Amino acid sequence: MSKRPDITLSELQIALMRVLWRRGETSTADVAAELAQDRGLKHTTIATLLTRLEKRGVVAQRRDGRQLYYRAMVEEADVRRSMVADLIGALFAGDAQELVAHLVQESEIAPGDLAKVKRRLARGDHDAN
Amino acid sequence: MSKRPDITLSELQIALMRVLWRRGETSTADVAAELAQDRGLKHTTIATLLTRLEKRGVVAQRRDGRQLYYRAMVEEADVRRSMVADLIGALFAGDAQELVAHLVQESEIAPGDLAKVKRRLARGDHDAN
DNA sequence: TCCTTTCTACTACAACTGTAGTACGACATT
DNA sequence: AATGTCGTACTACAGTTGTAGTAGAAAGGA
Repeated sequence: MSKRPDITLSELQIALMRVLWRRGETSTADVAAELAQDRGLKHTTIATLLTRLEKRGVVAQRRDGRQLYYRAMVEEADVRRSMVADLIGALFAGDAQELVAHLVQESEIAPGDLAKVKRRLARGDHDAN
Repeated sequence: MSKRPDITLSELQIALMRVLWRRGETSTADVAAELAQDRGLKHTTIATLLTRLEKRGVVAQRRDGRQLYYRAMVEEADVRRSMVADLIGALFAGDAQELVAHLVQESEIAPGDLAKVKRRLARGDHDAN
């Protein structure tokens, strides 16, 4: 029951995945449309990226006629988990509290927001406050 | 006055840097000794890595006789800043609070620890509590 | 049916990374 | 002085990533 896959993706790969996470199964063309828009990438580039992710098992493809549809095979939470863990391991001696301290010190987050996040989670409210 | 350089390093590169951050100027041999120990890397490998980092300007080298001494040209805080920012941008829609929420949800940190971190920082106490 | 558009498959290629071997010069040791 | 040792410089090579071109099949239009 191997849950918790260890996935590390590049920024661009994550951008691809975000489209799939948001829209579910999506055609190459539709993914390309969004990404080409934002980043000026050619659709062949997107196709290549998707093929590679498929080869890695990160996404799965389904063919319908001559078109390919992709869907994510890993959840966003899994990617977050492993990438955050890697970062904490590499840069914060494995101590998550250090990361939080860093966020506050670097003003990425206000001290008061810690309590806010805590309250929000306590309420089981997963949306932004 | 270009502060805040944007540095992204691989796990291994960070491991190299950690040695330099901890010890200050260090000879290739000494860096290699630590890393070869932990990771079974040959000293030529370490030398190559250091040369590359030097080429990138991340470290500087000083020669003494036939030996090279390296020292970090970026601070750990800078690397943390840019890498954490990249991660938040790529995976948490740029919202640091989301990252903290993630840490709590994934039990990387206990809700009560948020307050602890906060108090610690309020006291200006930068050591672990 | 013939031309055009649309997709996918395959190929390419440079940069960066992990990993190390080899060559060569300087030092130390007999 | 001869030799072994150490350290750096240079070369190598495979895997990943970003980026895209080209070829060829298929589908759609005229």
